[in-house]
Amino acid sequence: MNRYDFRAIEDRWRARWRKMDLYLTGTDPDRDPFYCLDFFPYPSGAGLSVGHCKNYVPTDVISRKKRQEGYNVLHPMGWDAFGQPTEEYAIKTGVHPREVTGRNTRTYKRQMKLIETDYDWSREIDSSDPDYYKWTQYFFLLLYDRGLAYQDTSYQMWCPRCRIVLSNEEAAGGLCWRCDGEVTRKRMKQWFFKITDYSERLLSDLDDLDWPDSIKSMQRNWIGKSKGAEIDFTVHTASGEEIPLSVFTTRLDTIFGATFCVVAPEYSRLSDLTTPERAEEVEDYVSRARKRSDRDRLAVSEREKTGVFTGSYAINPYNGREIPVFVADYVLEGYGTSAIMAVPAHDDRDYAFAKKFDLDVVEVVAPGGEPQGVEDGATMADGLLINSGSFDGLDSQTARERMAEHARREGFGRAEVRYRIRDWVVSRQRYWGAPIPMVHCDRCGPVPDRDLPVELPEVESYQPDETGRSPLARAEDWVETTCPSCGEPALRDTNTMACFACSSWYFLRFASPHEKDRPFDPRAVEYWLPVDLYVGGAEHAVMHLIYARFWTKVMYDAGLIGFREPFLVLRNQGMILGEDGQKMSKSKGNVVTPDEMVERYGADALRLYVLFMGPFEADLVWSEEGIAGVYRFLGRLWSICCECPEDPGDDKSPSLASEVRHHLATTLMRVTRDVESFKFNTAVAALMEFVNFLSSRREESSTAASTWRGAIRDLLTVMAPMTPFITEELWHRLGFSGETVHRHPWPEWSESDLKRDTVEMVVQVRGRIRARITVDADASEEEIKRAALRHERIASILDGKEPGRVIVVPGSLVNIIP
RNA sequence: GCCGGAGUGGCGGAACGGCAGACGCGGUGGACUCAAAAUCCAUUGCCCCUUGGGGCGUGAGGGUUCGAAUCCCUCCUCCGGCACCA
Repeated sequence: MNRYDFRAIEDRWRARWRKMDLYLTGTDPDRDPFYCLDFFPYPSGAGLSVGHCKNYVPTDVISRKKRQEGYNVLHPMGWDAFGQPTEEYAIKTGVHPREVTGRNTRTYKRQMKLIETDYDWSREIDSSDPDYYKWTQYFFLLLYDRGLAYQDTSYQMWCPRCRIVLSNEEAAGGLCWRCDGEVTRKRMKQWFFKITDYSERLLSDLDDLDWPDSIKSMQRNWIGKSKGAEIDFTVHTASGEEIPLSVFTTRLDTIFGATFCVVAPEYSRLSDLTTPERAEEVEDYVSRARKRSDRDRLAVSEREKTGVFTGSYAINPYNGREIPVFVADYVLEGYGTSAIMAVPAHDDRDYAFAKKFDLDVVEVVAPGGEPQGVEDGATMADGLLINSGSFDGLDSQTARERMAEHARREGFGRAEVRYRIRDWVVSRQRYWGAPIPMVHCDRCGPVPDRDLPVELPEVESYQPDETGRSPLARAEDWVETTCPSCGEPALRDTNTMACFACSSWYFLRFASPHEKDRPFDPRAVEYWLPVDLYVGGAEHAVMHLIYARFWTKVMYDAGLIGFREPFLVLRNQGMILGEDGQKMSKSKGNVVTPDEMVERYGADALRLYVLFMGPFEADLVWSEEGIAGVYRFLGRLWSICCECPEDPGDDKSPSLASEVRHHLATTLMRVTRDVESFKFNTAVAALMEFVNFLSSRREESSTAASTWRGAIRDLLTVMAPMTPFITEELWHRLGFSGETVHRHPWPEWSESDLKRDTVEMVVQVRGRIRARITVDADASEEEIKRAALRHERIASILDGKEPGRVIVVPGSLVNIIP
């Protein structure tokens, strides 16, 4: 018997499989489709670490198993190739981003092949290829045509370090998603996608998705639906003008307690609200507020309330009371009306502001009818209304409804639903992205350029600048063009699209990646989509995953596709941490690469260890001793298979044969069930247990040779998706039929093999185990009970007394209560 | 603060309300070896009694149940996300 020589085995099969086109997407019309997709990777310069394997190996196992089960499987791979780091590298080294991208994708692909992922490389796509981004631009125009892309000048999230505008999603928490730097505000004209038109659908369609609860809940929070009312206050300015001041509130029941109003520093009519004698102070406050980073404005430690009186008073339409209007940065621009009524008795923030500026606090809601007083802070709970005129005595819920109805009748307000999600700023002041296909003409305004692709020009330097001007602006020959509408000289838009635009439709492209005249073949899309299984990291919860859902809904509305949700099932893999328990990073020097592990233990051991380490979704610490253990297991598998009896004659020992069949059936059942439910770690444990069992009976194998051989064949078949090389090698060494184990059908097992003739049962007295009995598997409860009571230890514990109660759980235990 | 998730041996982790700790790592003892590595065998939750047992054990405390790691309540800790959204 020779040793398990993984290098020779892996080299041999890698080459043979390539010639066999083993992983081509299935096209047999009689088979059902299964679309298994990994998140679109951004090919970074660092290459893959073993952490990436935690994403790619499980989908690889599922797709291989589905193929063995007879599905046509689509498991593609491509590159989300546009993006900043590539461009930064290009700026630093002068190498063209295209070349950097090529280098990085080659590394990724080589490493993916090293671990033998079963991608159909004939469908590889690259989002920075004009044949691809042509269609990204096409969808930009689709959104434009449907009124969902627009330009606006406003204060944008701006990352000074990356010198780029960020979407709200990319700047969550006031930090840039790429560099973790603090975000500031910059007033710029930008392109937006009107994702807010889809708020309600993005929210309600989540219900039917099989996604992790955490991701769904993050999206729900992000969309942030709240029901309330919009109420128009009236402001009398110093010049005697009347201007409206609309506020949004979810607590209309507290409006009789409003003692002041607050507008955001960015409030559009702030100057109209400000009296001349307060103007200087207000302007000063606004400019100071603007200089603070968002992070500062939001930071818990910085939440000391600041603000300035505008000099104006607003009239509360419910009680005619005149209350002062302040400007303060605790009211945010872009949500609701950017103006609030402040009820210090029933809102913490308003309370803090009122205390600081010595403003009135009027209590109007009494939880349980008991006024809580206003000395120790605000009372947020619902209750019965007091000091609220004709609404006194109503409970908060009813009051909100009645008061909204009252406002509607009187014409100064209405019930209103608001969402926190903002429109998606999609333009980027960068070179390495898909150009926005618009032309700006003095006469016609922005005009779509339908002559796609609008290709990236060659430029001297990719360096962005602090002004937010794109490097494309310097490519004058390219910028200066003619208006597609009137033919006069006009200028191209010099922004590119955020990379999340490219990844908002790539899953459609994979269905027909070489389609020339349209983004996809609708028949192919209808066959393959929506995606059956989507796997990637949780960090895209409110970025990619919300944008892709949005684009899908737009395409659905446009009649391009027949489904509303792109990804039916989503799973998030956990991270692999370095052996020091820290996140793997070059700077910490704790990165483990697949290359070194494949070199030392082989691709099969690496794959199997990644599956076995722990639960799929858990963060786990890498351990070289762990992979060594799995490698030893493969050695045991190798030796047990090499000893497999040659001649499949009759079984001489029916009892061993039956035992083997039982263990096999249990193993097949567990592996099948566990892989389906993403419990790869326990599936591997089941395989180990089976090999351990065979190993313990290896001396006798020839007495049940036929069954034994069959068991080895099935074992190799279900292990093949996890460890493709060793199983293939053993398959051929043992002379099993067919060109490759990987096309062998997934084995079935019989229910009768799962059952045993006799079962061991535990006998408890008052819940404590006191004895074990062996009974016929089909024994009646009465028989089991008799056997339990007959046991000498039980009899001695009972000491002749009659048991009070006996609980029998057939096949498991007997519990006796004396 | 709000939302989501998790607390089980020395470690990673298993356990349809029914034998807690599967499987693996690590440890210990042994075999093979001149020796070591590799491999194989045995053992390994803690405590007590020499055997056979007995007791205690799933973050803490209560509850439901014949029976709870699992269900319910209260609390603590940790991880992830959001956080002045009116």
